[in-house]
Amino acid sequence: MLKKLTESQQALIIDKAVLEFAEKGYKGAGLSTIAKNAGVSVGVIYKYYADKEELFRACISKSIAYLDEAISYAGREGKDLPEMIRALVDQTLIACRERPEYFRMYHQITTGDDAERTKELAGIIEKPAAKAYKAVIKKAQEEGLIDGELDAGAGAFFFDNLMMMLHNAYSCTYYNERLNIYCGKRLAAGEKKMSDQMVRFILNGLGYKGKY
Amino acid sequence: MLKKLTESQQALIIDKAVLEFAEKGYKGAGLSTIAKNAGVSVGVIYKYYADKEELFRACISKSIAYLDEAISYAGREGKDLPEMIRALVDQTLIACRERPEYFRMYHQITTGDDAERTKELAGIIEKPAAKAYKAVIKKAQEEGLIDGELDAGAGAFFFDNLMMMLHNAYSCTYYNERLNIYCGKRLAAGEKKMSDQMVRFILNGLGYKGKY
Amino acid sequence: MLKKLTESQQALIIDKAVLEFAEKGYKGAGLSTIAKNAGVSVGVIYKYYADKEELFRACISKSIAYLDEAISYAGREGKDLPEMIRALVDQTLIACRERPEYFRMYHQITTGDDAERTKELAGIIEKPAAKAYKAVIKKAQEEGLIDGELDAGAGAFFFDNLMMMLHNAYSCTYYNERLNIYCGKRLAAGEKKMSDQMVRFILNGLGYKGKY
Amino acid sequence: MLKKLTESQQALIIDKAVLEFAEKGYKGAGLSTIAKNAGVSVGVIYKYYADKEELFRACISKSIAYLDEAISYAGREGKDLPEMIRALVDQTLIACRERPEYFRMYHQITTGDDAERTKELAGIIEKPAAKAYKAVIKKAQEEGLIDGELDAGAGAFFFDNLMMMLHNAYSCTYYNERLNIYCGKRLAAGEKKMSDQMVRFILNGLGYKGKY
DNA sequence: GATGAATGAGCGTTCATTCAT
DNA sequence: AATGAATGAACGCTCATTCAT
Repeated sequence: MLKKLTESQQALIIDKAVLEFAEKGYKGAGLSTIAKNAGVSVGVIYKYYADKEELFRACISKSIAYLDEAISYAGREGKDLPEMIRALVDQTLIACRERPEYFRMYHQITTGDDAERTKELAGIIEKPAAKAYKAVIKKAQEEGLIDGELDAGAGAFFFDNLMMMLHNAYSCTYYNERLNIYCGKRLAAGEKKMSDQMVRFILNGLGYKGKY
Repeated sequence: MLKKLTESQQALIIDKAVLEFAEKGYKGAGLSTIAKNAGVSVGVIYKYYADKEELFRACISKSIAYLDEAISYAGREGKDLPEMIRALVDQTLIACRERPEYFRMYHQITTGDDAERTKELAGIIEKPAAKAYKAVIKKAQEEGLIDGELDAGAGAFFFDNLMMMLHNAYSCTYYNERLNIYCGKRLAAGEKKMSDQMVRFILNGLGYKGKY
Repeated sequence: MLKKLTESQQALIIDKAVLEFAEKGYKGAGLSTIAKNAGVSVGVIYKYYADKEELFRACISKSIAYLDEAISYAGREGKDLPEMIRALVDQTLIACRERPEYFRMYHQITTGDDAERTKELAGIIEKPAAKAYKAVIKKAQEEGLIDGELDAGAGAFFFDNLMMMLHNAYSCTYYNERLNIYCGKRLAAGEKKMSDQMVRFILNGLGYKGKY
Repeated sequence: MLKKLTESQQALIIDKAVLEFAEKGYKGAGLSTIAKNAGVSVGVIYKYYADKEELFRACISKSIAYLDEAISYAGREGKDLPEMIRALVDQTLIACRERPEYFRMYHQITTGDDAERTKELAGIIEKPAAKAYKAVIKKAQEEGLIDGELDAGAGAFFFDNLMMMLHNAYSCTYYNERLNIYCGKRLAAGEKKMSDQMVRFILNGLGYKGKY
């Protein structure tokens, strides 16, 4: 087939690349495997991406864009703190079910074959959420809704730590097994129940004084 | 030199292998680098380990053993809940400073691409702590010290999630950069302050009602 | 654009191909570079030439035609031996300055890895000049103008050898550098001086007894 | 076979590499062909040479060393000018018969895929002979043996040009065919006769006044 | 009849694994 | 029983060639 790649074929390359990188990491992923799975030749990948690195970056961008969008629902409109946290937790669980590979991809980045790239990516990926979460916490502190002695950065950090572990638990093999071990298959599978527990723990952790 | 490898030479192979795997990941690690750093020949590694995979697993075992031991101090003796948590946090930070490579190895496991193996490892690694933490939480709930509506498994899970993210933050490139982004270099470096914040958040999260 | 390639477009393909082959050699030359420089598509080149090899041969033919024409001026009319040699040397230098790529192409032929083809080309290219030069030398010998003991063929050969090395020196990287090494940049750049020296050496070599 | 390569196997790699580079040029030569012809694995070549470039350089060094040695006989002892030239011509012809591939290799260099490398190599290869020949000519001029108006550099250049063309004629397909065309198979094959003619032309060219 | 993106064999290079010593 | 050089499959990448438009 020598027709120009359709949009969907191009998208398929990224999709298959995400799966491959998510499963095997940057070094472990093979360009020829990606090409084969996407049903295209190796060569054509190089028409769209200068090299493996650039394809990897495109996969990251795609993943992050998806993740951002999935979660951005949660921050919208005039929600109070418990509503916002609940929304974030729920959206995360939905996104995990829809596209676990994007979260697995994200987890691969954190394994970081290459220190410089890893740091750079950390900056790109983490800064927006860090800023947003810190602002929310600061505001809540000013309003006297939560523990005033908590460092806003640390609070945001702990909160996001729990969110990361949540999506890991619902997208990565190891973390999912770990979830089962800790919570039993029943609780682990019952996402509603899990999100209740999670929201409760977080609000308590932040020292939230209101009702929810 | 044709004498059998001494115990310490064998241990050195694992030590250097852990460093290499921790730094470069499974794929990136080079057998010849490990051999050179351990001062042995490449060939002899294959006398002790069938292949790279098996050496990697031995490194994981070593890492887990170290981690278990490092943290087991904390659970001992008659400590109350805040003391125990504080001890765990502090031990973790000490171990991270001493041997970040073991924590990095741990993180590598979570990337595993062989699902069965990964699950098996998760069982081996996570069950003891899961059991211990659940027991502690249940007891504390029975004594009315913490939130009774929290599922003990979920509580233990959230607690350990935070612990994992803590040691990741002090041992892995990505997570350390992330820590800096969230908390700024000052708080990130001041481990005492960080452990205070962490203990506070956890106790609040568990709904601890006492003083600490 | 779906109109048949104009003559000038076809000529441009060869022109650009000669430049590319001359600069990068057969293997190093890129069809897509040639196509781009000629302002045509890659595909159309395959309408006119079966493959890279055939395009290369067309470039050789073009180059040889140019060289023949460039140098044929020199042999014309009633010149005496020194005048003819001087004319050949000067024409060669002029042609080198105008179109070094054709001389570089010529040099590429001499590298040919297909022995039969190479011999065939040698026949086509060398015979006319060989015949002409031999005739001139024989005539000069009969007239007693030059060394009678010189084999006419060998004399023509040495003369043409010097001519080939001259145009190599003014068209090919290696030979030009070599010229600089031997003669210094001053003499190498002063083509007039060089042609004087060259004519002198050749006439002496042939045992020319007259004035010039 | 996993024994260390013997000296002769190592030499064979270079030998086969010279043949491959001589036949196909730098770009056209294939590492796997060289390995196969030398009866070794591809990998082992990289134990001895960092990359293709380094192997190529080694081939050049080997070729030049051979050529230098072959020709250095000629310069030795107290020979007068005709003797020295005769010796150079004869040695060249002998070397061409023994090892045409080294001369073919040399010719490949002059084709120069890569301008920078080509210039560098020109310097390395040509400078020694250029210096030596210039010195000989200058001395002969001071002694009044040859044409005083000849630029020493140009004289050395013309002389070496004829030498290069001579070895090309006896080692490269194209030039050999050309030799046949100019001189006929009889003269071309009768090396003795050819060297007589060559010496005669050179001495005449230099304006040598003595007997020979 | 021209286009230019897709193809895929083949390149240089690496490194886990083997085995003669 | 350890050594360390040799092996060769597999990688990322290129580019002459093809063919749907």
